[in-house]
Amino acid sequence: MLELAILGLLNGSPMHGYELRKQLAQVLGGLRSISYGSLYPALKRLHAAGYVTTDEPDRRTPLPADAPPLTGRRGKVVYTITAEGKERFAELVSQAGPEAYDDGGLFGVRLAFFRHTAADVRLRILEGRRRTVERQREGLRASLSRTRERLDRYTLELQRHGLESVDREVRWLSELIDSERQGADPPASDPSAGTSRPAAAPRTTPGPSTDRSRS
Amino acid sequence: MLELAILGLLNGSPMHGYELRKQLAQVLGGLRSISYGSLYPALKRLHAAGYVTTDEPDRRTPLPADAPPLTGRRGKVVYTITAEGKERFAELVSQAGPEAYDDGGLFGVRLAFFRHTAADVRLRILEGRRRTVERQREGLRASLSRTRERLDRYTLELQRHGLESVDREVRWLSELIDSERQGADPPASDPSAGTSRPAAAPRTTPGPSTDRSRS
DNA sequence: GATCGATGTATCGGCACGATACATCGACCT
DNA sequence: AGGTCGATGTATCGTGCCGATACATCGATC
Repeated sequence: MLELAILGLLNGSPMHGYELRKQLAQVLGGLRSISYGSLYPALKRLHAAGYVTTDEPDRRTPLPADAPPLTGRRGKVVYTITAEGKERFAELVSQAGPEAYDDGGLFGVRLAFFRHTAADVRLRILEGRRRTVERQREGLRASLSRTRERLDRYTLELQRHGLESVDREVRWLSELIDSERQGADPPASDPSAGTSRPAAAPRTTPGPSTDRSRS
Repeated sequence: MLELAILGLLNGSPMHGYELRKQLAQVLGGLRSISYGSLYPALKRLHAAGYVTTDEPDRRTPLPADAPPLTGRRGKVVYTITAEGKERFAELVSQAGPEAYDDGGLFGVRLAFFRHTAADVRLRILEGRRRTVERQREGLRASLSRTRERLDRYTLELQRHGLESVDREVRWLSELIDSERQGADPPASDPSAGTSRPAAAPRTTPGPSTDRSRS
């Protein structure tokens, strides 16, 4: 999930981790902040996969048993997306499978980068998300009416509040879908989001299986 | 977090894991289901800590290299809470620290077992939760008005919806707090929720600070 | 000139998750 | 009689995220 978010942000401009973390918090809706314990491993994976590069050419001073306080410089590390990374991002952003909307967290990230997603894919994702949440709602409704008498007030309140939340989410999604169906000009929206056309690669001949990256 | 939920359920009656999982899904609000990958390790920890016991007296047939398909019986395992477990549960359920409301998941579980929690502790937890969510709301508000112009429609919608959600949660909590402050007899409510004195009074003996509770 | 808070990179242990394997049982179909 | 299918049931594995923490630099304030 972070993979998409990080690539999306770096696709905008290079950054170091600290900045990335702040922007990430914005993207994820403001409340769910990302921790360094997720961010740096994720960057490491992306780097290993060849999707990002760093400056600071491996200035990793090992010395684990020699100089006690480790006075080796630890400069800023700027992460930059590669061509493969941009490719990967475009690929991720154009997928509409269940994983795109079954997980709420991932869905939020997808929504945050909707301007890079084709209009028909946007619609499919929104509708898929609505279906998922509707199913949750029905399950919740059933459970609530089934156990209405047997549970204490607090559990009931919790479920009632949860039900109202999913209900609100369904309505919210419906509004988004409606305004998506009307032209509803999503403001500006860069043209890199070609509609369902495989786009025949505007540039960067995809190079099907060039796994040359593996060292 | 699971620790409390499991102890709480087993405090009701012994169960095996499968049943536990189903009940857990109810307790957690209906939408967040718990997976076996969390449940069984959690039960293992609780067993190691002496909070639960199992029947099936270590019928663990090792044979990892002998009989290929492992035909050893794998019977049902019933988990039962111990005296120490009940003690632990009572302790967990009477704490009102920040960890009780800063994490939304844990708060939900706490709420689900509120009938085992003393009235004054209930109030403290609800108010703490409200403070936490209010802070989130303010942060979100600030971020929204700060970036209103610079972000695309989807991100904005996401943040707006998030803001409305936390706003609704604040109002919901306020209602709970109000009805808690009025007598608002939480239905029946078993007497095991004595502040530290077992069942001093039928209702609302606020029992001033007297921090007798610490062991 | 020292401390303090923001900025900044990075790891560690722990917990929860999804996927999966293994196993039994009743029901319904053939 | 056999078959398979779905619910029940216990359990592990690899992965990913998190909180806490360590280490490090820099600017401002005192």
